[in-house]
Amino acid sequence: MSKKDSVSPRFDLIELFFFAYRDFTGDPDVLLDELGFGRAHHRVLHFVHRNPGIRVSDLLEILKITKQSLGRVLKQLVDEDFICQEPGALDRRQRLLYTTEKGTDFCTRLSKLQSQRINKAIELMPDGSDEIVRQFLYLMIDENERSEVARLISKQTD
Amino acid sequence: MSKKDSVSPRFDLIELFFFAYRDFTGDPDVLLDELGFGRAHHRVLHFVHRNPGIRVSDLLEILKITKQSLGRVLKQLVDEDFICQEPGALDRRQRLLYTTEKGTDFCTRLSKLQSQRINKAIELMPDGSDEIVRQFLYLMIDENERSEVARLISKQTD
DNA sequence: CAAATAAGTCAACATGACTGACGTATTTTT
DNA sequence: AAAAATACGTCAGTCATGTTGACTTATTTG
Repeated sequence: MSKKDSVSPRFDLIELFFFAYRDFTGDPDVLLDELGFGRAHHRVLHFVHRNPGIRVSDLLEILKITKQSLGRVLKQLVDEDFICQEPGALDRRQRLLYTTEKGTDFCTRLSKLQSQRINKAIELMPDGSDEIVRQFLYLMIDENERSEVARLISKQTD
Repeated sequence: MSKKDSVSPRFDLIELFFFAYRDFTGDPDVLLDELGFGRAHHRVLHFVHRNPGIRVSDLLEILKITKQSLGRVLKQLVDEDFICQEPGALDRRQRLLYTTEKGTDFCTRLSKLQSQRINKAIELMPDGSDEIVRQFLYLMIDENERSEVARLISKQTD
């Protein structure tokens, strides 16, 4: 009982997670670079694409960054016509965010790269693996945020 | 055949991966903050801990950062006695890196947090899930780097 | 002895986070 | 109708972590 603060160390999964995530995000980086964008732009573009008409404050909530951090990249995305803003119909203080056609196309190219990597991995694995993987990633999320994330990802696949 | 550049979009896994990785790295951040360290310090400490006596150039290769980036955080870790350097016995140009007791202890605390999160997830899943997850993460790594990563992670678990 | 290698260091810069304060338009509450 | 709250934007300054390129020092190798 005295020495039983032991936790099986999971060095293998810790390190695999690190390398996997690095390469997973590395794919889009190449395309983003060409436009002078970074990962911050990717995240904003992605979540606006997936949540058309999202409010700025909800986007901040999802990304868990500050208004200032978002402001910079959002401004660039708007200036370069990847994202457009429209005043809310009900509440005109809001600037609802949408991807433009240019933004949608670019976002699709990025998602395709990442989906390809995922699909190639899943194809090499036993049937039903994708459900296991989905479950694992879901359980790795903070318990009190899971339902919120579940709500977010259960969107039409376009 | 003309429209067959279609790739099943994996928005669910893309987003789950994003949120899972964020929370996975969020655990250590709290402890790191208390010491004025960041994720860069964590990575260096981790890989030195897991590869005692590693050469600086090999560490650069693993982390894929520049000498200058490494230099800054490594200097802090050495100054604050988390890592020590010893000249190589065969080649005295080398400064082989080891964690001190202080460094080892701290690193263990961090790994424990991450292992706990992983274990809690795996426990809720069907038997054999950890092998599926391991396989998935492995296949998400760039093909030409997999063997190198495999070599890295196949270390004694202490 | 010359060349290559391992490591450290300097200066300068970019990105993307942060804080805190303040402005403006609009809606809600009193 | 005035006051308070809200949604959003913006300014100024800071920090962490990454980059490049050039240069030094110690040591090993050809």
